[in-house]
Amino acid sequence: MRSSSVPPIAIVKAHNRTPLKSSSITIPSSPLPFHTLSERTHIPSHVYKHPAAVLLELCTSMKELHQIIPLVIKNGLYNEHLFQTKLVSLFSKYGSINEAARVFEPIDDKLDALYHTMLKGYAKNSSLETALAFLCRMRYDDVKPVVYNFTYLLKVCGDNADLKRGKEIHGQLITNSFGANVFAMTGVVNMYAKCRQIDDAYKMFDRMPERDLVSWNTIIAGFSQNGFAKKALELVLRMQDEGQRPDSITLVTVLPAAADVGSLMVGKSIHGYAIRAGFAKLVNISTALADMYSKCGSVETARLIFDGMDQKTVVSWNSMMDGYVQNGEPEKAIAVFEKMLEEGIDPTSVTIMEALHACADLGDLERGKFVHKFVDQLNLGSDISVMNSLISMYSKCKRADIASDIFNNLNGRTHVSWNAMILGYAQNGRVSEALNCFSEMKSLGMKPDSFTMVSVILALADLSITRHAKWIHGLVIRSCLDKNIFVTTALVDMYAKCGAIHMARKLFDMINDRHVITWNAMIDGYGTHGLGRAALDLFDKMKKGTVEPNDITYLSVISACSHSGLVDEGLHHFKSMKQDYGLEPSMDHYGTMVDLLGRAGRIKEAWDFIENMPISPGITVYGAMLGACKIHKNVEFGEKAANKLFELNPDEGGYHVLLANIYASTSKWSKVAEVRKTMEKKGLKKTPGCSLVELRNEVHSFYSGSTTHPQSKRIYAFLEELGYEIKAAGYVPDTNSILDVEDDVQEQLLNSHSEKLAIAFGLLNTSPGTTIHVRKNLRVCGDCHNATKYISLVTGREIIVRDMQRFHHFKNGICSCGDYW
DNA sequence: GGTATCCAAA
Repeated sequence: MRSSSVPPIAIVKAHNRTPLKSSSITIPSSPLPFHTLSERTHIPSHVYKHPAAVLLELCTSMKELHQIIPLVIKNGLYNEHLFQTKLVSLFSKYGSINEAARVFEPIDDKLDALYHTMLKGYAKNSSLETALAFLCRMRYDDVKPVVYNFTYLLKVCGDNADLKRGKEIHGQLITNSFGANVFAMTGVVNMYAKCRQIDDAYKMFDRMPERDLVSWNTIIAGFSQNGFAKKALELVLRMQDEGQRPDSITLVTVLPAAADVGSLMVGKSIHGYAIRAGFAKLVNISTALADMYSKCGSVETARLIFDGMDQKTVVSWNSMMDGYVQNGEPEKAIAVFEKMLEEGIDPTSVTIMEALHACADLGDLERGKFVHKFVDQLNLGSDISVMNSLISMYSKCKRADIASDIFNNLNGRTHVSWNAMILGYAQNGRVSEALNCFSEMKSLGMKPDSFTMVSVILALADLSITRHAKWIHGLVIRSCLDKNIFVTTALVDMYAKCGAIHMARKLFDMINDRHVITWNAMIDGYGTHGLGRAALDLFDKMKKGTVEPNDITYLSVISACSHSGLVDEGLHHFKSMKQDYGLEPSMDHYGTMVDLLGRAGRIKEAWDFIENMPISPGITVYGAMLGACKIHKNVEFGEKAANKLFELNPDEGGYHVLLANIYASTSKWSKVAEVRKTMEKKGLKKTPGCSLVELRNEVHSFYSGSTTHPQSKRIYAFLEELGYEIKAAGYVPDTNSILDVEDDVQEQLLNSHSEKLAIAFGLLNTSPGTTIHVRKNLRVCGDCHNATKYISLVTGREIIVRDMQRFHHFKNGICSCGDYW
């Protein structure tokens, strides 16, 4: 909005509408309406001043109404038109349209007003169809419709998004020559807008012979709510050119549009106008302003406005919570929630959804459960949106089991419910459940949308099977979702994770307007495949284009450098992220930097880097350090890193195991024994190694040393046989990390590692020439890595192993990682 | 008896 187009403070004087109050308090009404009515219809004063009339005016419930009616009858007032109309109106108001009809029908000489009241009752309580039928009957009974018969019928159509009936009423309205009435036509415009027919809405607006402020507000709201924010903003300028001054409702309507385009400049000019026009202190305006600032990324300004508000509604609180959630500060959102409860504000469904969202982002299960209690307390169990939020909160807090319980007991599931559940399974590695949920959804005739596809693709990316990847890709195309940037980005990521990095790039090149996440996915794909140079080339290309890299881009770039040993490049880009793009490195960035230096053997440098960090180093940082010390057999820094990790995460046994391995690799056996004793004393266990391999739509999982698989005997026999073959080819078992036992036992233990079992199973059950895909939950062990190289050589098979860090493509005795991992 | 602010899944 051009600020010049907003006249200065004169607006207030020219403005003859009083600003809207946030909420009006209903004071028990006096018999005034009866009085005014009596003047028009000549009702004698003994009727409208009768105590029964006063009681009906004060009546607030069905129960009271039933107590008053005998009084009406006893006093012989039942046949008075005034009482008949009032009774019809009250019965409709309290939801009993049948009783209203029972009063209405027997009356002989029905006034027009009685028909209008009855029609309103049908519109409010019955179907639109019944109301329309009654409208027909009115014509039959020779009752002339008035304009408000149409306005509230149109409102009902809009609220129910019933376009069919809306059009019918539009037609009737024209027949009754209300086509030029500003009230009626505003109602028509609103109806089309609410039925998401914004083009028709605008056409009607455009044809109106006369437009008042409300008509302008209606069409602006229409564009704003249908996602045409720019158009809404344009119309605010145009209305001023045509002599209409935006009022507080215009501003409340258009502020979300400003938020949508995300332009602080536009938002600030509206803010300026609001101040000049004297609207800025209104509670709904300041709420909408704060919301706009949050959505434009300036949550601090939003908070300033929020704190400066004389009064707040629950919407103000909800909006502030949302601001923090959307700006990645969930703990502050929770703080607002707690403050709100302290101040005795009653939370609404939106409050609870925001709180759940914040808990989900924090991964805080305990707090999530605490918020869940409010759902029952506030009786929100039938609010589908709230239930969907619960599903995604539990999923993000790694409790897909609770999420699926809620989902399974949920009535009236929407697309969002299904999508949330599929995503929940996908995020928790429950691939087959995600796929089952997906096919169940389809079998119920629900069409997958872009959210569904992204969720399914994420699940399949986890599975990493090219055949599945191609299947979903085909489905995406057939569902016409192949132009959606989130879907195509997910496909790029999935192909990369399946090891089909060339296919990923082909798809990437075909995308016209790439989003920053698209670039990130491709760069990360190259990185995890050890194609550091390709990742850097693509990053250069990105920087030359219009899409700006973000913090995630840099994480992928540095990690790509780390996987390929490009230390200097990594150091350079780390510096550049803050210098050139003003991006503050996060803990993950520091962790990746330590990994980069440490993996390359620059252990001392990595430690110095940690000591010079501006923030307190976390688990990821020391974890990377310990991993590097394991690779380079560095006891001194390994111990330092491990001790920090024992403090930071005392429940994780894996760090003790890593430290023990470092001791073992330098033959410090007494130290190894010490660590083992500590672990026993603390009851710590190592996360068991687990490898997965898919065969004919079934995922087979193997734990180290397990003998529970039906083919177990065959697998171990095959591994023994394979052992001779690869030894003949030059393989030497690396028994460094297996302790305290005889050589042949050591070899046996090595042979029972989960990845070897999975590979053997794959070889036994697939035809020659096919590629075997294995996924492992931990990092591949050194001996398995070496053995797999030889296995790929002697069997002539390509084996792709994806561990928790990256991909290893084994082919002809060589691994794609170049043994740098 | 016509217009309005906060919200569920990537």
